[in-house]
Amino acid sequence: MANDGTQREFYCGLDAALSIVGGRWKFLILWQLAVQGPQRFGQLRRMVAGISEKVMIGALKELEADGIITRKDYRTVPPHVEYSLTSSGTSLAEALNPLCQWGYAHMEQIENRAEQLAAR
Amino acid sequence: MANDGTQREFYCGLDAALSIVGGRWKFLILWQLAVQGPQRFGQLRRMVAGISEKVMIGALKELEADGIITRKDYRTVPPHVEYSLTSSGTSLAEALNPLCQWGYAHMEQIENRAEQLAAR
DNA sequence: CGGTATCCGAAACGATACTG
DNA sequence: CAGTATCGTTTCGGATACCG
Repeated sequence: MANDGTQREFYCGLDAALSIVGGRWKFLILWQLAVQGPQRFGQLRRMVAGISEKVMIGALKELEADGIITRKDYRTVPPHVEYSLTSSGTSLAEALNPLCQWGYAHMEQIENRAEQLAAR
Repeated sequence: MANDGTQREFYCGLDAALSIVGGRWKFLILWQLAVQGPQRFGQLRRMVAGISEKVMIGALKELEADGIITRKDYRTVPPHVEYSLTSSGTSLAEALNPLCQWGYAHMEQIENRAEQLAAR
C-alpha cells in the first residue's frame, strides 16, 4: 500500500465501491431509488423496512457526500424533501446489477448457511 | 417482502450477495484468490495487508460456510493449508467485476469525500 | 505454520424523546 | 414531515498470548 499523503488508499476499485455501498442499509437505499425513482424521506424509509430514522439520515448524508444521491429540500412547512440518484448513483446501481443477479441465483445456498452459522 | 418461514429474507439478490462479501476484508480475500489462484494461509494473509490472524480466520470460515472457498488441509507438520475458490466463488468474483470497474472510475470522487466526512 | 482463546475499544446499529 | 439529541446495545475488528 503506497503512502503518498492522500487520506485513503484503495487496493482495487472494489474497496472504493464498497466503502460507499457497504454496511447494512446504504445499498438498499440506492436500490430503492434506482428502482422506484426519486422518493421523499418518509416514503424511502418505509421501503427500506426496519431502518431507524437516525441510521436512515446518516446513510443519506453519506450517500450525498459521496455524490451518489441529491437532496432537494422544498422548504415548505410541513417539510418536503426529495432524494434522487445522481448520474454516479445510477451507474453504481448498474454496476451492482450482476451482483444482484448472482445473489438471486445463490439465495438458497446462502440461506442454508444462516443455520450453520447459528451453531457457531 | 414474502414471509414463508425461512430464516432469512432478502429484498433483492443484493443483500444476499453482500451478506457474504460485505464487511471490511472478505471481498479482498475473495479478490486475491480470484487473481492469484489458490493460496496458503500465510501467503493470503500477507496479501491482504493489515488483517489480523483472528479476523482472517473468521473471514475464511465464513467464506467456507458460504460455499465460496474450499479449505484443503495437508495435515503435515508444520501445518500446510491451502484455500481456493469454489465455482460459486469464481462466479461471485466475476459478478464483482463491474463494481470494481466503477470503483476505479470514481476513486478521486470518493477520496475527496473522505475529507468532507472528516469535518462532520 | 495454522489455529484458538481472551480481552478490549471503536463503530454501527437500535429505541426513544424531542424540535421547527 | 424531516431532522436532532441522547441513550444503550450489539457487532466488528485489533492486540496479545498460547497451543498442536
